[in-house]
Amino acid sequence: MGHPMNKRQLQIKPQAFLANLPLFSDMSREELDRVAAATVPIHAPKGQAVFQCGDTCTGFHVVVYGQVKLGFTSAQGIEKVVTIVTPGQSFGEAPMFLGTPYIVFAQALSDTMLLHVAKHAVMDELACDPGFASHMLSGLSRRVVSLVRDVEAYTLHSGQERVIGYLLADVADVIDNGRPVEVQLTPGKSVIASRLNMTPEHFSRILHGLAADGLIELNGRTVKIPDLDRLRRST
Amino acid sequence: MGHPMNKRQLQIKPQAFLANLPLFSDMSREELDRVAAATVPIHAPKGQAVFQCGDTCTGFHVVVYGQVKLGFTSAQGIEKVVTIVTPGQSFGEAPMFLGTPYIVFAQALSDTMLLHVAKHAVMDELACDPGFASHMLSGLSRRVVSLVRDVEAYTLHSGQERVIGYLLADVADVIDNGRPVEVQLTPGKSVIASRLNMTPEHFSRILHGLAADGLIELNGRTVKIPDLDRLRRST
DNA sequence: TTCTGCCCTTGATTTATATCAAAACCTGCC
DNA sequence: GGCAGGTTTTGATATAAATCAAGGGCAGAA
Repeated sequence: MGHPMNKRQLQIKPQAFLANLPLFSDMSREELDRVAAATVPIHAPKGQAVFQCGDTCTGFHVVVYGQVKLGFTSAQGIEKVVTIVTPGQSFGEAPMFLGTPYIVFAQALSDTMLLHVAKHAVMDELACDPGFASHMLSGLSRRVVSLVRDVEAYTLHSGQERVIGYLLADVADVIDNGRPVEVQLTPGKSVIASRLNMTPEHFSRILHGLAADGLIELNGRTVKIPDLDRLRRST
Repeated sequence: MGHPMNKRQLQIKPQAFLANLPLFSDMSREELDRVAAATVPIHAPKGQAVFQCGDTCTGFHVVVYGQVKLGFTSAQGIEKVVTIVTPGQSFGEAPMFLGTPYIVFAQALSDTMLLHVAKHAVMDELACDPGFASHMLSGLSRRVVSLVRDVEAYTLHSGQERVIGYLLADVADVIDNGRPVEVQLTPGKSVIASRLNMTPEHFSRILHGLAADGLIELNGRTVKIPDLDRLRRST
């Protein structure tokens, strides 16, 4: 499932991709060129670390294709996934602005293409483009809101509710006219279980419990939701 | 325990307080005046709601004195404290920048003085002062980092570890030369228990367990830490 | 001082979720 | 096809923390 077309395009012009991101969407041609000049594409095969916890941060990353997990490792070596970053999303802005080392690690979950935008370029544009600053503030604000929502889920919702929430979030944008919807559990149930702060065993049991209640149908890594509204109402 | 002096000062010049915040510290006199003109002091007696979840956001708040809890209420009426905001800190920037309603409520935990800075003033300065934008980006970045740390604590640390972490965070800035340190558990153990995502009963048991191990000494709402390093090493 | 209400503590019990262990299942590869 | 590698499921058991239910203690009111 590679994306050779995207790949080739990018090797020619990262600008093309950057220009389509909300973050850079209303930059002038010259500005975009300056940013692109400080941008370097990074190809990370499945399993490769993008950075380690504690590394110094020299810019931020944008996902072109593939997906990246951000997480931490406990003293006992247990790994907890904080976020799964998907195409069009970025990460690492906070440590970049603070000039602090990364507090999480980043690892490619599948064959992934990233863009790395150097800190100095961001700072330079920030100093002369208030519109860009606004976009950055929006991006960071969205991150804050989504983290607060995560805290809410971890502390106020049961395992089953978090699983349902995950499924619903995944199909939040699809137009369901009562039609069945499908969710792909890529890349692996264990990663999603960790993201939802539970063991793979528990996640499996919850999924099968929902299937037993007829709320979902399981088939390997794909989940079919026969009736979205019923799932929404089920909590 | 009121602060009539601060109160009087503020009624004359909110600028004086704003000017001392890192956020506004390198603004020019004129800029500061413009911001101050859009700033209104708010006095919230203990228990008063500053805003409700779902309210529209018209600016952000800064705590002058007192403290404010931010949290959510579950469908079953259970309340979870996300943060306790203390003097010099601000809150509500994220919904302000996004133009979305609040996703948490805010309530004064004690007699509290706040400043409310109107959104339009922030946006206006942002558009002409890149330095101000930088400060805002730093503030939001710090919020992101601290939320990620919270997620880490909730998911990777035991109840006891979270309690110790709270005590240590509270004394992070004091210079301990092997001297005993005191932490004040204001405003109430139940609020802190909720902040740490546990029941008051569990919090009480952990505290008394630590006391039994000689790591802390309990006396009402004050905790004495005889040996900071020992507590640090205890996990 | 005694009362009254509110925290906080203590104890007994339950529950959600983790842990441990093993079997079943894919999935690509020889 | 059949095998080796992971991943997922299933089952039995353990455990951290919640819940339920009384008590205690302290602060302010009268």
